[in-house]
Formats: sequence, C-alpha cells, structure tokens
Amino acid sequence: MSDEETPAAPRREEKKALSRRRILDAARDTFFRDGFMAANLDDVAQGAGVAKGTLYRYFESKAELYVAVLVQDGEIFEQKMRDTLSSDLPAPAQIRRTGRFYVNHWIQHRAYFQIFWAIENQPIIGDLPSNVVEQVTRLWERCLGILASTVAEGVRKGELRECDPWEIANVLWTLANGLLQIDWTPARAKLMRRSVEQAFEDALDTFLRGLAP
Amino acid sequence: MSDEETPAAPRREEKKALSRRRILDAARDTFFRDGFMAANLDDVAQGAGVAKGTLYRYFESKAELYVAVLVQDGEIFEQKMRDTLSSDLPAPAQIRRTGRFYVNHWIQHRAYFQIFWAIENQPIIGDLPSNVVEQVTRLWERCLGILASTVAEGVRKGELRECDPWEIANVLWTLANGLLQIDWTPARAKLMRRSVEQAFEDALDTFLRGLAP
Amino acid sequence: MSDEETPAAPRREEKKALSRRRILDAARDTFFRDGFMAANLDDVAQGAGVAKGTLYRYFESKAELYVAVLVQDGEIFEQKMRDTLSSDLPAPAQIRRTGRFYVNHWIQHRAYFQIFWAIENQPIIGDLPSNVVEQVTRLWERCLGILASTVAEGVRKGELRECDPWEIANVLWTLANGLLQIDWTPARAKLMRRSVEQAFEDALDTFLRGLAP
Amino acid sequence: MSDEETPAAPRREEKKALSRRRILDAARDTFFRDGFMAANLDDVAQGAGVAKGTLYRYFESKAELYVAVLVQDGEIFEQKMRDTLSSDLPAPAQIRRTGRFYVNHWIQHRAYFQIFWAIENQPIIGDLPSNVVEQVTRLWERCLGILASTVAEGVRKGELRECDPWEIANVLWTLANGLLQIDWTPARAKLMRRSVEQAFEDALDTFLRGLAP
DNA sequence: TATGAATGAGGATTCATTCAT
DNA sequence: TATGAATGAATCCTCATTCAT
Repeated sequence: MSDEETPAAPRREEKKALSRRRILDAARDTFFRDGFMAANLDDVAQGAGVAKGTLYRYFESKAELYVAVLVQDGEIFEQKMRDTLSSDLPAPAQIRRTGRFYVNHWIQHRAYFQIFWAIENQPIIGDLPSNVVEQVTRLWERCLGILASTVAEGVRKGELRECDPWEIANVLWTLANGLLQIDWTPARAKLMRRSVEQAFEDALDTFLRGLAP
Repeated sequence: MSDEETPAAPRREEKKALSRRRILDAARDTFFRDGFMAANLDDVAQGAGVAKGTLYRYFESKAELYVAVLVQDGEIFEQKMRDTLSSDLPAPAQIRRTGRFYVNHWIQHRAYFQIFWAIENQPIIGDLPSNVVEQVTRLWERCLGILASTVAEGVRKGELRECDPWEIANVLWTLANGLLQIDWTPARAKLMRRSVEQAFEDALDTFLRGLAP
Repeated sequence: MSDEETPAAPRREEKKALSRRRILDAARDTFFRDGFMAANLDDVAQGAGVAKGTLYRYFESKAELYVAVLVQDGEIFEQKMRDTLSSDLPAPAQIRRTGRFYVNHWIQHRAYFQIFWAIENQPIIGDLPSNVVEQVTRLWERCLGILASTVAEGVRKGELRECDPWEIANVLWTLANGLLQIDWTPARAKLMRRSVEQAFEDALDTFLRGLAP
Repeated sequence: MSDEETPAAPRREEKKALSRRRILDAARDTFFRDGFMAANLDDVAQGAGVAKGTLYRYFESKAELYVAVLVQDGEIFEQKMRDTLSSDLPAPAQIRRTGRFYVNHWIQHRAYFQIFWAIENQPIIGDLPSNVVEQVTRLWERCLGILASTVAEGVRKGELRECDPWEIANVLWTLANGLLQIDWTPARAKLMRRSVEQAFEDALDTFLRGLAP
C-alpha cells in the first residue's frame, strides 16, 4: 500500500521520535503537577495523544518514564548552567552570575526544579526507584562541580578566603534552593517581604562578604 | 460497689493512652519511612500491635493521624527551640546556640525534621490534605518567629548590621535545613568532606561574618 | 452502701425497663431515618444515652432490635385500628372511618408506616432477617383481618356487592399505602395536585361506588 | 495493512458490547436479588465473568451501574407500555389493556418492577444516590403521563366521569403496583385467594365501575 | 450489670501493567 | 507497531459484635 519505500523508514523514525517527545512532554506536565506518586499514566497518555499501552513501547515503567523526564531536563539545565561560565570574571562576580541564572531559570521554568528536589524529597515520596536516584545524583554532582570549580578558582586566585570549595558550593546551592522552595510554597512565601530575586541577591551578598579574603 | 473505682478506671485510661501512644509511634515510623502517600495503615496497625479498625477509634483518617504525628513532634521541638533562648547573650552567639541545638537535635532525632520538610515536598507528594499543610505552616511560622526576633534584637542592639529580620531568619533556616537534607540523602552526603556539624558551623560563621555591622 | 434493700430491686427493674424503652425510642428514630441497612448502632446507643455494648444486653442483634421496634409500634397501631370499629355503622361508613384513621395516623406518625412497608421493601433492602419478616407479616395479617371482616359483614348485610372480603381488604390497603407512599416520596408528591387526605377520600369514594350492590 | 480492518475492529467492538451487556445482566441479577446496599460488586464481576476492575471501565461507580440497569430496563418498559396505546379504543378498555400489559409484564419480568419500587424504598434503603432518584423519577413521570392522558381523553369523550386525570392515574398505578407487591412477597401472597391477574382484573373492574359517568 | 475499647471481616475504588488483536 | 480492554493487587475506611474490666 505504501508508495515510496525508502523515505518511509525515516518518516517512521521521525514519527517515533515525535511520539517519544510528546510522551515526555505530557509526562513532565503530569509528574510536576501531581507528583510522582499521585501522577497517573492515563493522564500522561491522554496528554500525549497516545494509547496507554503505547507508553510501554517507549518506557519500561512509570519510574523509567520519570527518570527520562528528569534526565532530559537535567541535561538541558546543566548545559545552560555551564554556559554562564566566563573565564575572565572574578569568582564573586562569576558566582553572582551563575546565581542569577539559577533564579531567572526558576522564574521561567519553576517546574524544572523538581528535578533537584526530587532527590531531597525521596524519603517522603517513598518509593522512588533507585534508578531515579542514581541518575539525578549524577546530574546534581555535575552541576555542583561547576560551582565548586568556580569557588576553587576564586580561592586559588585569592579572590575568596581559604575554604573547601565543595562545601561552599553545597552551601550556595542549598541557599538558592532553599529560597526557591520558599517561593514555591505559598504558605511560606507569605512570610517573605520581598521577591525571591531580591532576597537571593541579598543573601548572596551577605555570604560573599563573609567569604571575602 | 466500692466508692473508689480508682484501680479499675485508671487502668483502662492508661491502656487507652498507651494504645494512642503506640499508634502514634508506629505511625511516625511508617510515615517517615515510607512517606505519607506510600505509607500503609496496615503497617501502622501491625507496628502498633492493634487491629486496623482500632486506628480509627483514635484518629479519623490517615491524614488526621499524620497531622497528629507532625503536631506532636512539632510542639516538642518548638518548646526545645524556645528553651535555647537566653536573654543575656549577644545575637550572634544566640544564633549560633540555636543553630547548634538544631543540628544536635537533627543528629539525635533525624526523623523529626520531616515535619518541616513535609510542606516543601507537598508539590511532589501530591495531595497533602490541607489540614496538614495548615498545621505545619503554623508551626513553621512560630519557629521562624523565634529566630526572627533574635535577629531583630541583634539589629536593635547594633550587634548585627541593618537587615530584614524575617528574611535573615528565613535564610538561616534554609541554610540549616539544606545542609541537613544533604546529610539525609546518602547520595549527596558523599559529596561533603566533613560532618554536618562542622559544615554548618562553618557556613554559619561565614554568614554571620557577612552580617557583622 | 445501699440503704433500703427491698425497694432497690423494683428500682432496678424500673431502670432496666427505662433503658429498654430509651433504646427502642432511639432505635426507632435511627432506623426510620436511615433505613435498616444504613442505620448505625453507634447512633442508636448515643441517642439512647447508653454504651454500645449495652444494646446487646437488651437485644441480641441489630435485626432483633429492628424487630422489637416494628413489633412494638405495630401492636400500638393494631389496637388503635381496632378501636375505630363500631358495630352499628354500615360497612361503607365503617371503611371510610377506618380509612380516615389510617390517613390521619399517617399525617401524625409518618415514620410508623415503615413498619408496613418494611416487608414490601424486603427484596430491595436485601438481608432482612426472617425473624423480622415473620413478625411483621403476622401483624399485617391481623390488621388486614380487621378490614376483611368489616367487608365480609358489609357483604353479609347487603351493603356491599358480592366479593371476596380478603381481596377487597388487600386492595383497600394497597390503595391507602400506595397513596401514602406517594406522599412520602417528594419526587412523586409533586405529581399530585391535592393533599393525601383529599386524594384518598376521593379514591375511596370511587372504589366504594364500584362496590355498591 | 489491509484497507478493510472490518473483521478486527468490529470484533473488538462486539466484545466490548458483549462485556457491557454481561455486566449489566449480572448487575441486574445481583441488585434485584440483594438490593442496592447489600449488593456486592464482587458478585457482579463474578456473575459477568470479568475482573472487578473491569466494571469500572464501563461504569463509574456502583451507583452509576445501578442507574444504568434501571434506565435500560425502564426505557424498554416505557416503550412497551406506549405500544399498548391504540387511539380508537374507549378509555375504559384502553385502561384495561394497559393494565393487562402491566400485569403480564410483571408475570414475565418480575425483577423489572424493582425499577419503580426503588424510589418508594429509598427511605428504607437509606442513601440512594440522587442520580438514581432523578432518573427513575423521570421515568415514573413519563409512564404515569401515558396513563393520565388516557384518562384525560376518556373524560373529554365522556367515557369517564369528571375527575383529575393525574390523580386517577396515580391511583390506578398504585393499585397495580400494590397488588404486584403482594404477589412479590410470599408472606402476603398467602393471604390472597386468587392469582394476581384475576385479583387485578377484579379491582380494576370495581374501580372503573366507580369511574363510570 | 454496664461499659467502651478492640476487633477484623468486608467492600468500593484506583491504577500500573499485560496482552490479544 | 499501536491499541485499549482487561486485570487484580492494593488500600482506606465502616461497623456489628465481642469481651475484659
């Protein structure tokens, strides 16, 4: 029935890739809206415009699908974060720049940050499959590494006082995430007097002042 | 017929109180191990050594039981935190003291901290009953208030530079929680070179230095 | 401790009778409000002001309690119905009189009629214990008998045309109950233009006209 | 690949329709045997030869399933009842004809009549979902309307004496249902000397005589 | 005798996963 | 390959009944 056999194969490949993408998009929406446990594959299938059974042609299980979403988003994020690096900037400025990227990214893509929180939340979520944990941990490590090397560089160049770069990276990261989480939780956001951006800018200032040589 | 039924009645009351306590303990274990959604009332009942139906004599629903755990733990915690206050200490020392209490409490009662994280995780868990959210938010607010008033006092006495006490309280809180969460997650703990206590002590130092007038 | 031993026993009996009565009253309320299946012994106990366990000192089971309510009310009803008989009235007038009593009783004690409908509803209610069915059937039979003998007397005296008295009694009974049930069911009551009393009076007229010799 | 997938698709559709029918049939059996409250979806599933979860692919809840049964049967019944109408018959004969249909239908499909009784029984059953009540009330109204318009026509043509057609319709309906209910309840059936058909025929005669102009 | 705490079987509903078409 | 119907285990909650005090 099909005419033009040769172009058909690529077209099929394309179709497959498209389906995969649509499933991932729908899955992201659902997972980030309802949480892993409460998320429902019927919703995902409907959102992607495919049959429920089709999901299993692309992903082995609900957990695998979740992983796929986290990994995909994580990779995009990691690249963007890496792009904020600029070799000729002093460390404090570099840190501020990366920090601003982080907060801006938050403002534009709030849901993405679930990626990082997914792991922290694991004890509460419960059954997060080890697969998920591993993948996200690796991503986390890479992102943290970017920050740590910036700090290390700053220490080396005498722009920051002596300290353990990984620890400082962790603290900075924690600070940012913590403030974003406040912004995320309406109940807590009420207790803040200013926007996340300003609050973060301030906190970063205070901390960097404390880090001055 | 004896006027003093004291030996009988109390025993019943005692038993009831004991049951309640055992249920609460079992619930804490289960909820904190598996998370609210994944937690299973069969486990709780078994852990408490009572029949499943018995749970419902003490708590109206799974959610109520969860609230009860959070509230109970929260109240104990709040009181302890308030006890760390000592009117004649300079603000930075006071903050260090409260911070140390926080970390020590963590080391001894890790599970307790789920109370505070429960809210942040809400978006991921999914349908946390509003009841839970309210109760915990209120607790959160009270604890944060303790910290904020310490900061405000420090600013007033010139021990800290001008700042918004609530914001600083939020940042301190965030910092502490963030580091504890790192400690909680094995995957992330590996990236730290030192103990939580030391890391926190350090981060606090840096931050307080930045807050100096 | 108790002084006056002899009057104590009667007092105890009294107390017991009182409890029984209070339980029956509470049970009637609950059963007639919620239906046998949905009725809840917690409600009954609370309504009677006794402990749940106490119910079982007076009645063997939920079903037995239901029977007791039906039987008690039924006996009262039967006696009242018998009291409407007056030997010197022509049959049609007698029938009208009994009919009026029936409708008036309905207006004043709607819930009582569940007694009679309990049996008709048995197939829908489901698990009505045979005990209940038997007892109520007997009551039903006795009440129907009152009507049937009135009809028989009317036929004998030539006031009504030849017919099977039991059958006519059944039809009259059915007519009355049917109209009361319409009145009971809001959805159906809307389809009626007049009060039950008037509708019944009319229907009875029509039927008695058809029964004229 | 064949353009005509007709053999495949229809087979699936057929199967689905078959499942639905089997579930509906099993549900009717169970509901009418045990009553709505006592009916048990395990039984329904087993009766239909499907898994319990499958029920929920076809019906949203126990109540919806019940509604579906009632509505389906009701529609069949209504159509049949409408088919008994014949424009050129005098009203009394028409009423007798419809009445006979009613009784015959009863003899052949006793369970069907639960449809109409379901509403009356509501107070006893307890929490019949409003959905059910609405649907059945509407059906009831339509069937009663058929009868009422026959009566109205009879009055208009002078075949019946002046009266309120809806009220008479209600009474006739009540009469029929009441007698059928007697037949349904073994305990009460014993008190009848003749078959329902004869008893009904007689009662109708008497009533129509009373309705003669 | 009265209590009320404890029981545990039972039932509706959800949903990830499988598999015949 | 895609479908979507079917599955059935899992889980919360109810409540009549029992029994130690």
